[in-house]
Amino acid sequence: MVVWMQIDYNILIAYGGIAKKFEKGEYVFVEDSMPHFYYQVIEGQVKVYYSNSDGRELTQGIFSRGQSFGEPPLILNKPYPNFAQALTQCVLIKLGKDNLFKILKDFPEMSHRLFLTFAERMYDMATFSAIMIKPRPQEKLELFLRSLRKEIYSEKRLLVPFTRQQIANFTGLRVETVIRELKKMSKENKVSIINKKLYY
Amino acid sequence: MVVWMQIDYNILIAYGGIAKKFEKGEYVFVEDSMPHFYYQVIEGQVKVYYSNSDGRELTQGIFSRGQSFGEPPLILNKPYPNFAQALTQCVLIKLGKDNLFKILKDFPEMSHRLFLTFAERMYDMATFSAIMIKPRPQEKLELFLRSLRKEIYSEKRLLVPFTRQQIANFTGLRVETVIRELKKMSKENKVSIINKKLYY
DNA sequence: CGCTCGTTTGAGAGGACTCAAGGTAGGTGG
DNA sequence: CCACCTACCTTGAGTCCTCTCAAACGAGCG
Repeated sequence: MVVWMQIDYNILIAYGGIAKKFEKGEYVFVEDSMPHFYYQVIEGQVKVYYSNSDGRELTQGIFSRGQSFGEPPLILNKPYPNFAQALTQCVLIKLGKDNLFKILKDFPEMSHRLFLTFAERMYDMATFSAIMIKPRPQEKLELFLRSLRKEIYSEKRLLVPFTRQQIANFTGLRVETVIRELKKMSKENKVSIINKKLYY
Repeated sequence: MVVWMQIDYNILIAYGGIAKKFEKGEYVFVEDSMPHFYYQVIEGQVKVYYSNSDGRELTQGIFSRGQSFGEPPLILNKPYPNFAQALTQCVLIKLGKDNLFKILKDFPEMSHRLFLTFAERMYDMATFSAIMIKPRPQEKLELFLRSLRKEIYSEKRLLVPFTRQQIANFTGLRVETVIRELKKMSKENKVSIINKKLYY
């Protein structure tokens, strides 16, 4: 299996990238801090999310092996609008901003790749915005579930690999609301709940 | 005054770009349709927004002279997740996808410019996500207002150039809620309302 | 003046959230 | 093998607060 990498590992190292280990729960960056590095995941998972004082959070994305995150603030030299936290023990490559720009200049194909990644990320964010505008929880959940299988054309209902709490964090709802609405949707046969596992 | 252009007018024309007029209210593209063109504003304003069945809408952005919009779906060849509508009478340049890619290949500086634009757009979208997660209207409004003056460091309160309805559309609230909350904030001296005009 | 568009106010209802508590499953250790 | 712990799921009752609906006001304009 070929592992897709945002920027080739060897290039990152050659240009001064350094691997750093993060413990589970450790923050890679926090809201309002200034960016200094480009981050790319070698191992583990990183969650990027917004949070508010109520302890509620909104997950922007979960990034794994090969993916990079937090580039826009770095490029624009603006403070991070969100948090990045290690979901599991992680190994990340850290690379200084100047070196990143050197790579993008020396390797047009990397530049192009990042460009496409940005387009995809924007498309995903747009889908999320569409979720947020829905006033009814059920509509939010339907849109979220549908967005999960964007690439998958299958007749069968597939297991949704998230806990109720994670779904709540993706949709901006509360856990209890997610549970109650999913139960309703199950009765209407819009989803299946078998042994507490959710299928859509 | 130098007008900033995403891609130089002359290049667009040379590569087959065509100017097209849109009447006020006319749609440039609609949700779920497939993209065929790159659009750049020559004159007028275009609003990009999501909408739901309730007639509520969420404004993603308002684009004017020199700005382009709707690129991610075009690049990814995916259906538009939102609507683009002429707010005023407009003139736009339409350019086929292949020709856009030719330009980006032939003019690395245009490519780089679009790259930076993407970074900015993503940053703005991230700020919006942060707005959406706030459960209280007042927090949403504060974040929105703060985001308006991101570049402007001024002591004085500045006129907010949006109607209550537009603010509602940006924050996902209803007009009445916006009005009531702004009134509260005015009492708390967080904003000024002078002669119905809003200052922040 | 009469139209349109934006703003404002009030009353009422719905529904998601809050809070509290209990259930279930999987993993760990004695 | 059982007791315990932790994480996740579930349920119920009650409150709060935004939304809904309806109506009216003000400004600008032909």
